[in-house]
Amino acid sequence: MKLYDTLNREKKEFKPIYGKRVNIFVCGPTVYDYSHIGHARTYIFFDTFSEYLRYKGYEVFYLQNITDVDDKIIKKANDLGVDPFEISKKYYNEYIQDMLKLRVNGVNLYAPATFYINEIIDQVKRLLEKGYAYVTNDGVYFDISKFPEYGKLSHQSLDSIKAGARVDINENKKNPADFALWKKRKEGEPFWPSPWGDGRPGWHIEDTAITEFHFGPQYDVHGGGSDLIFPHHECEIAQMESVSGKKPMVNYWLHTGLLTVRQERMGKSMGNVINIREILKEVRPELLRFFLLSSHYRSPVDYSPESLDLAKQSWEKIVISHSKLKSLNAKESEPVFVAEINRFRKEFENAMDDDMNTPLAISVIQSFIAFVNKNMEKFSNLDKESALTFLEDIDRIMKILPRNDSSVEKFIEILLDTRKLTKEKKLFEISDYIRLKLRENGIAVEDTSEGQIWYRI
RNA sequence: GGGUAGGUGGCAGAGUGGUGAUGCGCGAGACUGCAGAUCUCGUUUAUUGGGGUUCGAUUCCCCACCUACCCUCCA
Repeated sequence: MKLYDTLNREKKEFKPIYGKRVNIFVCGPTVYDYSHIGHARTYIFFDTFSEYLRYKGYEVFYLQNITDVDDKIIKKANDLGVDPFEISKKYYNEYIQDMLKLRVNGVNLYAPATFYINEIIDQVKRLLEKGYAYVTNDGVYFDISKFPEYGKLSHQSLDSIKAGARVDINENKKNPADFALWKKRKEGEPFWPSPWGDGRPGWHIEDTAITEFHFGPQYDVHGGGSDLIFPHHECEIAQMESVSGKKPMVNYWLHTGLLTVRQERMGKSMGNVINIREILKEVRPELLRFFLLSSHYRSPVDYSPESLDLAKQSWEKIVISHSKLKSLNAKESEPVFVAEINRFRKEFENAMDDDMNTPLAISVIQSFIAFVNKNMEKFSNLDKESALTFLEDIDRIMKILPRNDSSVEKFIEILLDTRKLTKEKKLFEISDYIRLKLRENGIAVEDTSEGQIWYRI
């Protein structure tokens, strides 16, 4: 398997540090508002990535931080006149709810920054001892002049970073590009005691403290949105590689392209933020996943209701075929298609192995679906089993097939039996009514030579 | 201004130094109580523009134009 590493700007053969064990860290959200479809894009990708590695037999530990103390949270809390922790707690919860609805469950551990204050203080202490940081009136800062490689991830020279730096209002800093490791307490802000007085962590330090605690100074994969490359990930490298003296901090930096809405950046100031919970009122999570995985993770995705609608046609085809396959009465005979099915599986794996080329993988799935539709009636029970297993393996990785809720399945079956009876008596008005009503509730019914089939859309 | 990733048919979206997937859409037919699905056949001179390298480039190089993101926690 090959993965594109942002640091080296090339696809590299994937080799974990510890055999089959893979340590993945992904930057989580700052929990000060509902999560939007841009978050969905990134986290659905990394969910799929971790599940694919598991499918390939790796033992994955996927760790994700939650920034639960931050300027934006504090500002919102102050505006509303509530405790900042009320804000972070609420939106942390909402975030988890959204992720569960999106079937993002590949994450092994969510790590809120405030659970790691001791580790953060300890790391800052070591940076100071080693001379990579200095204390000022308002906090502790990392001294980037001590880390000449600063800029290597975003491929910018230190000079160009300095030249591009905006006017710095903080005259305490030695260099405008120095960044805060610890911020001293201000009125109305949450704080923890530290050797430098009461205060709170800087933004970048939580990630390296958390990863050092769980993974040590070096690990396999670090992911996040490409907007985090600079300065966030750059600062993480400076902190971790300085404190440990070991390079590289991670072997594979993976960054997702950002999502745009009608070719425009999605943002509060644009007024075009689409929350995950809003969009899930309109579409099934599995369709959203299919749509987002139809673009390569490093490319930007452009969202519009129209493009989602187009994706729906392709997506339904897969759902329908899966449903037909499940209800197929296959013959007890020698399997004849197993080799061909395995060829599709191999092609799917090849696509995924090539830097998680999910759009190509999806095209393989589509070809496979055409193959199934064409040959299904000739399937033996072993052919059927083999095809179903393949689709279900895909679904474990991508989670693009709607899940059935067994509690209502029984009632759907009863309605379909009723419909069958009315059809036999040619009471088509009634049978069509049942079909229509089910459809209105997201259950599509079709009459096939095998009888009725149904699926969720 | 600096950095990064891109610009492929009506749409989405791969790949490749030697006339370019896959799917949607569209047209016709088969099937069908209807619907839907599926199958068969068909469908567009598609690779931003201009140079260069090459026997040959969509693929490599240069320039231009265009798009998105980042340039310090203020987006």
